Amino acid sequence: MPKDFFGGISSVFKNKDMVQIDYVVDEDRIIGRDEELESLAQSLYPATNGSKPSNCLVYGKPGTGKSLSVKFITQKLKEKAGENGYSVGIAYVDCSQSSSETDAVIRIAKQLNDPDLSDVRIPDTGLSTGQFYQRAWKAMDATHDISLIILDEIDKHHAYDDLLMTLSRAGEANKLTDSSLGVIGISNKPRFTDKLNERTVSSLGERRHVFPPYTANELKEILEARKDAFYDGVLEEGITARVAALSAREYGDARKAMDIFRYAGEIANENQSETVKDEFIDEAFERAERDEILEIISTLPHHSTLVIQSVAALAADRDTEKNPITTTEAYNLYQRKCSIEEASPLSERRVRDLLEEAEFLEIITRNTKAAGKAKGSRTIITLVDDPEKTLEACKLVEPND
DNA sequence: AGATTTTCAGATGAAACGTAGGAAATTTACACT
DNA sequence: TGTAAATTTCCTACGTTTCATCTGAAAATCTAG
Repeated sequence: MPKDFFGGISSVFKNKDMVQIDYVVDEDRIIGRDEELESLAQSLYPATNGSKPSNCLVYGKPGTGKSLSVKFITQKLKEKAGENGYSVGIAYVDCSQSSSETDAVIRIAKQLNDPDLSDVRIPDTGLSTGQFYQRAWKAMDATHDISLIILDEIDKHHAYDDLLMTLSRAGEANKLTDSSLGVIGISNKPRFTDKLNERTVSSLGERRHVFPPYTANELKEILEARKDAFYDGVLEEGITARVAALSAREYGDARKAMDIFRYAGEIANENQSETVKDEFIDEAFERAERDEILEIISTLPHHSTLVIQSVAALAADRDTEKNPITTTEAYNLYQRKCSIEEASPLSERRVRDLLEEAEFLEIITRNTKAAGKAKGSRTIITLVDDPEKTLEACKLVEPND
């Protein structure tokens, strides 16, 4: 009789996809964001009649449903406009994933372009930024009546100023002839606009939408709505409440709540437990924290992770208060790591740039100071997150390590 | 006692030098005509 | 031919601690009456 490999494996999950953050539970219901959805709808409303919608800026801490709400409302808008005979194109760009202005424009253009309608080709590279903009305008004009551009995590973009400036002025400057354009910027940082120049702010920040953190009750409701991911009865009493309370304590982050929820289930499976027990939650919480770092690091090029790994390794086995990490040290360790994997290391200058970028992404903090007579000046580096967790996250990105 | 010298702490100033970070050059990778 | 982005090469200016010098006042010593 053949062995049944899968028979002995049990799972508490009935449908694990439901506890992924981007799973849409109920198309017509986003918990606790009614006001925000309404105010967004108001800003975008003109688009349903083929007019130009207001540009929007959406603020809120991570995991407060910004992206979900914006995606949801723009989708509804598209349907509604469609009923009225207007074509709405939606481009969604996660700015933390695209490094340059050109890259962002390319992504936008590709999403809004329909080669059959516009006769425009959008190559991956090889054109000047200006030419890409030209093609983007042309594609929008030809393909849609209204183009909506969603710029998620806009504050994480290096060239957001130029990007926003150009996009927000596209309408004014007659770049678009047959269509109009709405920009929706999503940011984690309320003070983000401080860094923009005034004209951009005034043309972009027509409407501001602030998403407050979820309350513990709302989080609980969100989790309850996804209980069907698990089999009946595997969730022990009060699990959702505990997870919700734990996440509400820090910023009311629904994404994190969901991650904890899912990990609790995974840990139950690993322990071959029939039910999701209260005691799994703490470890699930740890894993969720690690995930936050992992998510940032996973988008980085290989050498960046090596550099961060070096910093984390140094931070892990010493008292950084008394003995701070310097760039030179980190670079030396990085070089050694390179020689182990027989890769040619980047120049020190370049590594300094990578560290600068890591600072921008809030993985590390840097502080330059002169070390004294005959000792020159140096930058001391501190990890934002726990070294062990950072290290763990780095290792997950580089499985061959 | 009053004048002069010594002492010493604290103020002031310059020196020392590795490296941070700007600028330019080079490389890489692709598109267009 | 063109451009953007990544990386390297080159180079200067920065900053802070340390070392040395300066300052001023108190303590110590000297001196003439």
